[in-house]
Amino acid sequence: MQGTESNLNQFRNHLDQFSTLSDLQFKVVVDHIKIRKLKKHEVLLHEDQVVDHTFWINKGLLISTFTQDDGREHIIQFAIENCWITDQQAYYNQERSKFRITCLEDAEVFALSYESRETLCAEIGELSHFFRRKANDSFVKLQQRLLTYLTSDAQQRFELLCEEYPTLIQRISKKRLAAYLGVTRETLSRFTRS
Amino acid sequence: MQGTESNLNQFRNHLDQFSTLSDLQFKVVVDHIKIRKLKKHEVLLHEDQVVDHTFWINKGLLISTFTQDDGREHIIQFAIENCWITDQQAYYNQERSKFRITCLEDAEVFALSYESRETLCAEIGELSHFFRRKANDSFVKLQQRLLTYLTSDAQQRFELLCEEYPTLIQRISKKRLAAYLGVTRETLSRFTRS
DNA sequence: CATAAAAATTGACATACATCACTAATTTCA
DNA sequence: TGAAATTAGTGATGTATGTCAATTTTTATG
Repeated sequence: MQGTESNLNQFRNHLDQFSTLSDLQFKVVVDHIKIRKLKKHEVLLHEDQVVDHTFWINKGLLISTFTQDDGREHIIQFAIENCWITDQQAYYNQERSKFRITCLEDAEVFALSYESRETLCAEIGELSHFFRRKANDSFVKLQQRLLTYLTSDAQQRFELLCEEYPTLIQRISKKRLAAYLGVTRETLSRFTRS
Repeated sequence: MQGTESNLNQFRNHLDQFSTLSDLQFKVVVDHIKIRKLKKHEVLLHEDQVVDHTFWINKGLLISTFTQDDGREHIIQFAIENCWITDQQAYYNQERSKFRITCLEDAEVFALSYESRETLCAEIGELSHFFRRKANDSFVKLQQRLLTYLTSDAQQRFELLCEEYPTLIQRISKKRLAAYLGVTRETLSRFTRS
């Protein structure tokens, strides 16, 4: 990691959430990290771009989006501090991205390349364990999200989102909440009236 | 693993798909496996049951389902030969299951306890790697499924499912395909008419 | 094989949500 | 600060899909 004023405590706490890394191990990880600073509206990852990094968010708010042929845009993920974001499919298979990652607030992210991650996981069992747990947790959360599509109508999905992420939704326009929930902004607007 | 006539080649091939295990490593894994044979309609996992195993399917077809308060049943996953199935959330957090896992065809499954899995992953780096990759792949597939809800109407979702799993859908009733796709059987029936 | 049970089909009608068109409010940034 | 761009709200109307009810077809089982 290049010289920076970034406080790494947060990152270390994050990595230690399932099992603890030694000081040395953490240092080895940090040496593979590249820092990127981004301005609001900046695009971190374009569609059709080769995805060789995953990004941990130290500060800021980003979204990954998928744009349909007809121009409709869907939000795959909101990502704030302590979240990871990338196009997983493209990252793991070294393919081109189907998603775009855009910065909604000025941000600082830690970039970890695919190669670095594989090297580190092979060297550091605890890190492999971390990413294994992390992947499982992400899966479970996504499954929960899918389940709300199967069980709940748009208004209920909106209310559940408000309950689960009360602070997040205040940082995000209703237009984008709609794009995440899978409804039009008009429909969402009619919910919030009442 | 208790004495059995099961052919383990298939299981070994499965585990070797991302990186190869040695004969010894594979033996260690197999020693943690318990075999279960199930009849059609048999329930492998009930709702509210503590989930201490994940199951690899050697033979057969199972589904995991979530039942809403009003009785509507949604299919979370179809699982055939070479798939793993469990209630991930409950398994990883040692909680009670929200899903039910039911056998749709006579089956033979390999049960791996949570404890065994963690022990094995700690001992065998290649296995940790396997489950990490596996979790990532599952995540990507689930994300793709979610995306079809955001981008496609019910008929398109049905057609995509037919394209992707042409053989699977022949083993499954339309009622259940509907419960997977998030439509009523009546609506699905109207698609297949034409 | 016969009977019961489950699954599939079909029609009539209800409803949640989308679309389109317009106006109002808010934010951006020159 | 003020004009332009973006976001939000609202009504009228269309459409995909759900609901209910009845019938037919297929599958399961003694």
